[in-house]
Amino acid sequence: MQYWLMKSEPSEFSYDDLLARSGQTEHWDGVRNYQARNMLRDQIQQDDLAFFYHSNCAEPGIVGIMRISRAGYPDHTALDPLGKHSDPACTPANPRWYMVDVQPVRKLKRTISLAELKNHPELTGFALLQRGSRLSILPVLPEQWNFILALE
DNA sequence: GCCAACGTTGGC
DNA sequence: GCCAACGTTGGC
Repeated sequence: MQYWLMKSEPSEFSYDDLLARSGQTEHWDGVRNYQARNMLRDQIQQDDLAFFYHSNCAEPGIVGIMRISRAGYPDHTALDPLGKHSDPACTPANPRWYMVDVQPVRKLKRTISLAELKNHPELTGFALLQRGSRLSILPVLPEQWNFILALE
């Protein structure tokens, strides 16, 4: 069992949007960064858990938990020439980009904000807090996962 | 391979 | 909107 943090701008896709579609298959698609792609393709396993993080908004922070319901497979949105995640270099034989499926587990009782996370020395090694970190998918160590949940 | 120009992310 | 910190592109 591994833990992850996955970012989304709530104006694009929020945790409530995920809840509204619970019961349906939700693709975590559109990731177009090679480091994040490698995690989606090679590391993230079915039944891993992930924090849902709201980025680029009034109060950036962790808002919920999701479960990976399907491990990495080709992101077909790259093949749609009219979609905003289109990549002309992709073919079915050479997918280049990958996605996973996710389903909501639960919303946190409150948002655990980025500002709050920064206050805890226990989290100085947390990938989210590293200088210049912009990855939209980050690993979370078990002790970091448990520490953050204990803040709730 | 170098590197300048450009694009993106995301906090503030 | 600003801007730091990356990542990508493409000429050479």
